[in-house]
Amino acid sequence: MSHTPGIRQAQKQKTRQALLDAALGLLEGQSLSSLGLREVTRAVGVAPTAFYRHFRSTEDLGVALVDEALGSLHPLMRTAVSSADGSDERIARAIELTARHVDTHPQHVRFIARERHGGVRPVREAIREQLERFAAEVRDELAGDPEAAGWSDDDLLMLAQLYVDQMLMTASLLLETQESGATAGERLRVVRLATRRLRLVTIGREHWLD
Amino acid sequence: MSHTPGIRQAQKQKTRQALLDAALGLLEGQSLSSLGLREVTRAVGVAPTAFYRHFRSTEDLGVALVDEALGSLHPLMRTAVSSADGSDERIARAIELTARHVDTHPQHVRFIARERHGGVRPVREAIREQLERFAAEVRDELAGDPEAAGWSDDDLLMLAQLYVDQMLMTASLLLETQESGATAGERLRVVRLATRRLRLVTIGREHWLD
DNA sequence: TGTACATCAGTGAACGCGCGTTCACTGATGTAC
DNA sequence: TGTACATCAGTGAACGCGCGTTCACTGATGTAC
Repeated sequence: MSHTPGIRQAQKQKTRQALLDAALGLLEGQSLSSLGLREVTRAVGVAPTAFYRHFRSTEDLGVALVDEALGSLHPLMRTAVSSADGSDERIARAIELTARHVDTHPQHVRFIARERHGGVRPVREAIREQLERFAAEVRDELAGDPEAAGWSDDDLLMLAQLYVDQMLMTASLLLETQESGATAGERLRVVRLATRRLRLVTIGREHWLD
Repeated sequence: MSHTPGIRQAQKQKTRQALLDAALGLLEGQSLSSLGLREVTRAVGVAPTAFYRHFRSTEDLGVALVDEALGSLHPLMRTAVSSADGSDERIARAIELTARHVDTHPQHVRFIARERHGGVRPVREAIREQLERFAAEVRDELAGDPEAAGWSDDDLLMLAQLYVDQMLMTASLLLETQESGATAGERLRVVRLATRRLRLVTIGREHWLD
């Protein structure tokens, strides 16, 4: 082969991933704009200078985290939106999927919610770009639905963005709920609220062309 | 009088306000969790130690900024929501009011959008508390409307939160638009999108009890 | 009104500390023959 | 297969710097009489 995928490359990837994981953990309690390079390497157990073999700065690492975090969100978007378009049961299913994602990837959800409007421009822009791609995909999915007959492309995109935003907001609310040690009752309240929000959007959708 | 409001108090307030203003300016390009005490005092032109006469930490200053920023948002909420409940013209008026607020208080909008999910817990919680108060007020306002007949209190609160969130999201989008030097066309696109989002919510509202 | 004392917002020197970045290095892995 | 050389991920010492916090202080403002 021309470039080896050998032991060296594998070890390098492993260290890189360890840096990403450590950073994600440290970002539970602070923003990316205050994350220090030495904090991250200390958490991994490598010398500070090793950081530069993988990233040029913590900003750079943040952009890599966007890809990782939104990569895990991508399949959720696709499956949840195809569930969310109709009846109450389908809405409930979409929210259940979201809740499960929050349970399995809490750090990803927090990172995206926090840095979407955070203090590091390249990261904000990477998140915006990817969420736009998501919304465009959701629009295309919605366009295949019989309910979409008569809708303009712009209106479908608007609806898609509304779904994506609602999903993120719900995920973020569920995250706060679970990590502030809320009771099952409070959690149920958040779920029921999100359900009714989606229901209202769905009703608006059904009468959009009236 | 028992406690003097004299020259000393006035000067102290002036310095305190200068610290808040300087911090708000510095927060255009970073998050509160990375804001340094010395940065702020340097920007004001006082000794670092003077900071402690007013705040115990930058976190503490952040909480004070929440009151200031949401204080300026409060009247907007009240006037915009009473505009947003009905026809297309009223929706347009609400968005115009929001756009004007973004023009007059861009730093407040950015601060709230950024720190709502930011890395400093006491600040996040202060924002959440105040937004909940806002939503409760909006609900009470909505409850007086004839359209609210037959709505449960919970459903009205859900709608109120949706309006508050939409308003914040629109404000944040408009802010990004204007500071990334977007063209008038791009700005118009954001306004038209926000309009249609609110319209869809309104349509959902009209058919909620069907 | 004048005087003597109390308060307290802001000062400036000093501290120990962790930061990001540089540099020449080491030694395991990869390559050429 | 064996050998000689190249690559390069990770090291560790060193740097200058700005940070948050402490402390005793100053001098204008406030208070009591």
